[in-house]
Amino acid sequence: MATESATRARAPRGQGRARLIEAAGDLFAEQGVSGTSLQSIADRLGVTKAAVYHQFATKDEIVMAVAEPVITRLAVIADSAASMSEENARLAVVEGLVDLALAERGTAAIMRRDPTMAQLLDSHAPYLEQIARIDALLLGPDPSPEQRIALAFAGGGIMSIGALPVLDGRPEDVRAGLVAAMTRALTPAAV
Amino acid sequence: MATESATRARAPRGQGRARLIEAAGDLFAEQGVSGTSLQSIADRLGVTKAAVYHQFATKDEIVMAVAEPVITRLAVIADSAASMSEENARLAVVEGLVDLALAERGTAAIMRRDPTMAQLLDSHAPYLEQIARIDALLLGPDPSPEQRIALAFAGGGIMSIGALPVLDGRPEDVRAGLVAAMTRALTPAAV
DNA sequence: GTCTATAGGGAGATAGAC
DNA sequence: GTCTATCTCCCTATAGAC
Repeated sequence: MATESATRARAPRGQGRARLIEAAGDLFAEQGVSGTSLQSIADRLGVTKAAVYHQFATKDEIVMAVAEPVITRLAVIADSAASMSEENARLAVVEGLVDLALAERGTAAIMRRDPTMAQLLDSHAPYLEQIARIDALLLGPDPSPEQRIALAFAGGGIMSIGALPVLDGRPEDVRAGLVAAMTRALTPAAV
Repeated sequence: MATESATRARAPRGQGRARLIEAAGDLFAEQGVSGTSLQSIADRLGVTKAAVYHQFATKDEIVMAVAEPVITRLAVIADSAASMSEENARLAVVEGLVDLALAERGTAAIMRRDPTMAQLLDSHAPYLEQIARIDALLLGPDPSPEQRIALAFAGGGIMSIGALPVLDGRPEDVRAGLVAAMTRALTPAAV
């Protein structure tokens, strides 16, 4: 990745890898990680398994590569909200998560849904770290048990919507509806 | 199941089957359906694969047997709410779903989460029917787009909580917190 | 109702040519 | 960077004895 010979490459650097990650993510979303073979990923790309193994040493590496962009977006959300007031931060995080769930529909959903993916992420410090930051921003200081319960509920809800066929309606309406629903869920009557 | 010979059975009728369903459900929740082999189910029961095949002809049959109790509970929820006023019905359904999600933690979660399970249920009329009834009860007549979006969000949230480690706190507090959070999520500001 | 044994296929992964 | 070929293992499922 550092030095590349000056020969023109038919497939520009990293493009094959990016295509592979995209195809794998789609298949993971459709069939789950365990239900997706390297052969089926290769088939979708029109290459052989060996070509896949040229880019990734193991299947787990592919799984983590699929998850990585989402983890990065989580970090961006937390970063940009870190300097806000508590109230503004919460709204910004909710909006960020909704946008993330809508943009990375499939991937965001399987990260919370797929057992294999979840098991890998459970021992992946960068992911746990960002989740902890997001949770802290949504809960604020000294959260009540009710707030923690509401967060568990809302977190599952937002990350699951990508698994649904498609929400009808104008995108901006869907976004606004989700932001409103999640905000309501996270706001106990008595604060 | 109809006529059984009068000989006393060491393992009462259906007990082996019930144990198998329970073990399978636990493993499905931990590793996903695709990630769970019949061998691992047999191992957990301390028997061989062939013994498993004596009770179920295919793996899909086991998957459906695991899902069946949840579908039955969905039907019970919808039945008991059918004769209520619109307002009472909605609360009853929310409470029923929360109780279901808490009681059948693992199973309820994988029915919405696991890709293999979801694919099987997608062509299983009894499941689709009960989901449609539940949705109709929660939405009421002439639902707005906002309400539909909120339902998609809330449905994913409630069915996902079983996948979390465990919600701390007294069970009745957890239940009340979830009922409240889901009710808030489902109740648009402007109705 | 449980066992041993095995068929038949697909999985992840590796070696080495081009 | 892609290929063919192959290894080893595990999968679902079946056959038939006890």
